[in-house]
Amino acid sequence: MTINAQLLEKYKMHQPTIIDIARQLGLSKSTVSRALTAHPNVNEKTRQRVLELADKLDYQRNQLAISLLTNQTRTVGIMVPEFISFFFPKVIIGAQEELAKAGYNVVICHSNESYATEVTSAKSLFASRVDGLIVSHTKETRNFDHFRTFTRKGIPVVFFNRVWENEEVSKVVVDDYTGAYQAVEHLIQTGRRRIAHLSGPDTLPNSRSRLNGYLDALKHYDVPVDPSLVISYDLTLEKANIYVNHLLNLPEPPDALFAINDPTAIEALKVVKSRGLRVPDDLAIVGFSDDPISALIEPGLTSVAQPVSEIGQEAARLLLAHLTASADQPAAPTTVTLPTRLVVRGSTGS
Amino acid sequence: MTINAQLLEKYKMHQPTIIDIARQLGLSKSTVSRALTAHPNVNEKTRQRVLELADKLDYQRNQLAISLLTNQTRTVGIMVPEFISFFFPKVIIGAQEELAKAGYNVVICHSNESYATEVTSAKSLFASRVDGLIVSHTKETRNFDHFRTFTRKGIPVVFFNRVWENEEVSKVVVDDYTGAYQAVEHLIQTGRRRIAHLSGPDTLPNSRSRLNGYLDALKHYDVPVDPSLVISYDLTLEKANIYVNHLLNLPEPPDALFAINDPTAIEALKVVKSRGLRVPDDLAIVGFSDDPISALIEPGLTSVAQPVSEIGQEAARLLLAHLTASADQPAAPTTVTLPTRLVVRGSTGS
DNA sequence: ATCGTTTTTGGGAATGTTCCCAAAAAAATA
DNA sequence: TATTTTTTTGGGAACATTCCCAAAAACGAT
Repeated sequence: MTINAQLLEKYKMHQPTIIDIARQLGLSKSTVSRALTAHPNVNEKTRQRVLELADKLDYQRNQLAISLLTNQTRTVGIMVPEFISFFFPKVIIGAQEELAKAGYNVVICHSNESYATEVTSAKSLFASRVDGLIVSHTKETRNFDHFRTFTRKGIPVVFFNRVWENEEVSKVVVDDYTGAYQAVEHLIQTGRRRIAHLSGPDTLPNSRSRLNGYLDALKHYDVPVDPSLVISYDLTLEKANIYVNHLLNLPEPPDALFAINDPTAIEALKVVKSRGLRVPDDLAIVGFSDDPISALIEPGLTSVAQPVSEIGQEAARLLLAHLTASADQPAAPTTVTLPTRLVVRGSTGS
Repeated sequence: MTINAQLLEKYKMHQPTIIDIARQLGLSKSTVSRALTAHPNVNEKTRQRVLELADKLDYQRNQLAISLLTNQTRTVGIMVPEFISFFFPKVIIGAQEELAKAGYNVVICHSNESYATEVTSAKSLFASRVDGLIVSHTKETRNFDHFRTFTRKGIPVVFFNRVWENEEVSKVVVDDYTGAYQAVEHLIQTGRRRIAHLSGPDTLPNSRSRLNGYLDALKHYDVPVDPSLVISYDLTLEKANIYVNHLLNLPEPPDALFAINDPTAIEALKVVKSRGLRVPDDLAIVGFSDDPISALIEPGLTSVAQPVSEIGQEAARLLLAHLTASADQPAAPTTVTLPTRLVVRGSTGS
């Protein structure tokens, strides 16, 4: 906690400041500041002298001091539960490009699906005074107080993919319901009747929407719903493996599987193969997200594609709308829903 | 540039400070500060009063002010050229876990393989006064002045994967040479003689090391080197596709391919299949990195595995060593070399 | 030369926090 | 009770910057 050692250190490794420049040129810090910030009220000759010395001293402005004074960091935090699969990285890139155009920097936090980490990261981002937040929360998150800390202080928060419901925040989602509906419809139309669904935790809105799409498609085509074919699980591959095996061990096993996401679908594919069964003959499989890997495996995985980069771009745009809104004309909370698209490959028929 | 509007805004959305707390309790900011930082010299009863009010006002400390004063942000920047493939995300997670243990936050920047973006990000990270940097640079980077800005001011920089050579910085690399050697050795031992190599830009040290491993393995087993089989390219999939086709169109096409990385190898596999040829019968293929996808495709891709998380952990440890080193006992620049391991799958034989 | 205008510069406050040193209050001792 | 010791508190400086306002300098016109 004590900073004596650092103070000493600091003295040794002193970074040049505008005061150093001012002193060396016999100017005031105000003038140097003006010269460095392209302010009009400064003599051109003076500016050149300042710029020259700044360059010579390798002066680098201290953003901390500026942020403290102006109360804005021009930094946006992006929080995601993981970034091993292609989805979150691609969303982040989409958002970052949009934010960079507007002159914002991005700090990325990954909670690793841990609620505790998410809370810690949120507190840390708040302490360093990010101007806004883009979030997809963990599957454990039920309490959203750590995000309320932001909204209460007027710091905009935009959710995507996994969104905070019933609240005055903007969101970007995809049409999970229709995506799921079309996936199941496709399975029915290719002759499947016993369609299993590996669903996610029902705390996740998108998981519930996909489940509803699944149920409504069955209902619409008069396919009876067998509760033993609907399994809600924690999205880990270990559990996916166990439940797929469980389904195949049923006295009347399913002839098709609609998985909540592609990793789950791919795990299912591996299980089916390892049991000497064939895809799609013995089990047709559909995933969700259209991970690039889905096109590479054999057979190709039928999957519900979502416009990944656009999700990030939209989230960034919504955030920027809030960021540039003024107190007298605030931006209203908006929900953007992007379309999904079924991509048919070998896993549901030749 | 003008902040009038923001100043007004700020007044409206005033965040509670220790001065607010002090005023309301009739204390000085010093005492409140002590209460909040668990300083011993404060009356227990006073501390409770402060903590209570801080909680009630939803006080959140302003890290900017603290960082400005202490001249340390407890934040580390990590710069990577991309994070769509699994490699960089996994390195980042490894590093982040290690840094979090030591109480450091992480800011992630991805340069998108653009030198200009890398320079901008580096400047921005410097301006916000990160305490250290972990970097894998872009394939375009030849000028390292933007990193010298850090080292010159005594801010530690650790490179990994793509490293800055001949400089006084710490590095984490894998044994690319041996990895490549063993890959090619394996191809020779499984009966291949015309082994092509898709290499990366020779500005990248790891690319050169892999090329040397390839050449030495051929030399050791008296396999003649055919320069027309060695192609250095820019690591884009488009070019990979073109060059693989080019190789297969040769009058004497290769019977094996050692690719600089897994995405290249997978692209090659697609090309071979699309031409109605078979892997490994017509062309054996080896990749580098052991991307998880390599185990999922058909046939499985033989690849040189590297300890990905460990790379991140080691980089973090090296950085922490520099960070905790004092002026009187500085940490010496160190290069850590981690082992590689050949993982044999179907793409080089049954 | 004098006055009015414009351009350029300097001084000081403000941002939120921690640390040092001194002062005040409380507790312990004589 | 008076004195010493310990605990607790307050005041001010420092961090690097920008902005506002006033002062100074330069310029132009009479």
